[in-house]
Amino acid sequence: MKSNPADSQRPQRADARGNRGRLLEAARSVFAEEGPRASLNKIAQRAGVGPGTLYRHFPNLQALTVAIIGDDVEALCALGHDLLEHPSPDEALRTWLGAVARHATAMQGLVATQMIAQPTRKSSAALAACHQAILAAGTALLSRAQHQGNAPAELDIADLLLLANAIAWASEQAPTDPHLLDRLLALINTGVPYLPPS
Amino acid sequence: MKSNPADSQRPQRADARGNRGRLLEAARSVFAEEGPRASLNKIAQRAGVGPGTLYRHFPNLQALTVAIIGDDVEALCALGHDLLEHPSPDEALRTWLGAVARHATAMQGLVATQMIAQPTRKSSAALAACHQAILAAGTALLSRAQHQGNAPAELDIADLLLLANAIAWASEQAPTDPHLLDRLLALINTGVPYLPPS
DNA sequence: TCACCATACGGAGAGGTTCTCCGGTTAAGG
DNA sequence: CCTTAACCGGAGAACCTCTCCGTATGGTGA
Repeated sequence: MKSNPADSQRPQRADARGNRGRLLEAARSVFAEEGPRASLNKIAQRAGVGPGTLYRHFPNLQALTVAIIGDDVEALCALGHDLLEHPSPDEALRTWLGAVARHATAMQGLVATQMIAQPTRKSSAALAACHQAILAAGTALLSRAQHQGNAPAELDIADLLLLANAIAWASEQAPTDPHLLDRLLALINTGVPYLPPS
Repeated sequence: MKSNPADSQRPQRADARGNRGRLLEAARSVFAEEGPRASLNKIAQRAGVGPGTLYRHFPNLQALTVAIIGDDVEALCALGHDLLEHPSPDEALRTWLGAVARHATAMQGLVATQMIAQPTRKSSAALAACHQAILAAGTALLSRAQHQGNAPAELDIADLLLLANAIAWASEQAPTDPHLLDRLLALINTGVPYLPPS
């Protein structure tokens, strides 16, 4: 996530830069209100530009989402890096997964959906970059927990991230229950089993 | 799920009954192919009826989905009932949750989405009935596990079901990995922590 | 200062979707 | 057979995503 290659694609004219900013702001508010069901048309309208302008700046929903959460992803990677210094490698991994889940609890499930979505023909390279960055940070934490902690060798960071995003998504389906995510996090931390699995 | 109240709403004329059946069959195949993104128009087309006919039989996506999975839900409840005789209450609950998750892994995530969706203004009463039925079966299993097994008292069946559906949904996002659901199930069974949580 | 032109804008519109409405058709019962 | 309530189907309204292209304008060299 450093020296963003997308910088070279930033608009050069002042009006374009302004529109880009206004689109991002509008997108943030519309997504917060309506989640993944939000209409991109509405975002353009709220930003005071035509649909064509929106689609030139952000060719699809993925690109727009990534542009919004880019900073958060960077922060998550930084947190992961810091946690490599944590005295307990296991605790560090758990803390980071919790942070990932909490981050994915935004915009009514849109973020979790995007973070889990596997790359398709039309998905932007920026989304893939996000995935890569998160994956790299997680891999570092997991590998430390496996070598210096108690994490079993067969644990897969992709599975853990999927799980974190899944519970984030699920907890967004019942937005009226503010403690749901914490309970689900606790559930996967203690495990359902309270009895060794057969 | 016994003496379905929806029976009284079944079409009375033979042609209507035939169309209903053909619509369900078409829906099953289209959903299997395209998942939640499937067009209801396409279902009507494949069933050889007009859109109006589809929407009269099933006023929305929820109603159609529920009609398709109704039998499965019934089977799940029956399984839950049988598992009440299982020698290990804890194992019974775990087995049943696995079955719920496996059931929700159908039609490319559509089922999991519907099972988690909380009732809205437009969602059908049939969907609520499904939720109730599953909840009742789960409550019986959990309460037995709490009284005669080792399940902690603060465990909530709604949370467990949410978790089961969440991992089902997540595993459907990567349909190329057939063992993903099993790995995620194992993950929530053993718990992430391999260390007691702080 | 001005003229030029690459850059960016915006809206019309193509092609999709969900869902409704209503005139015509047909199955079931007297 | 005849009536009528039940049912059908398609036109169409109101959305959606995304593209295309003529027009406007900000930045720049003269």
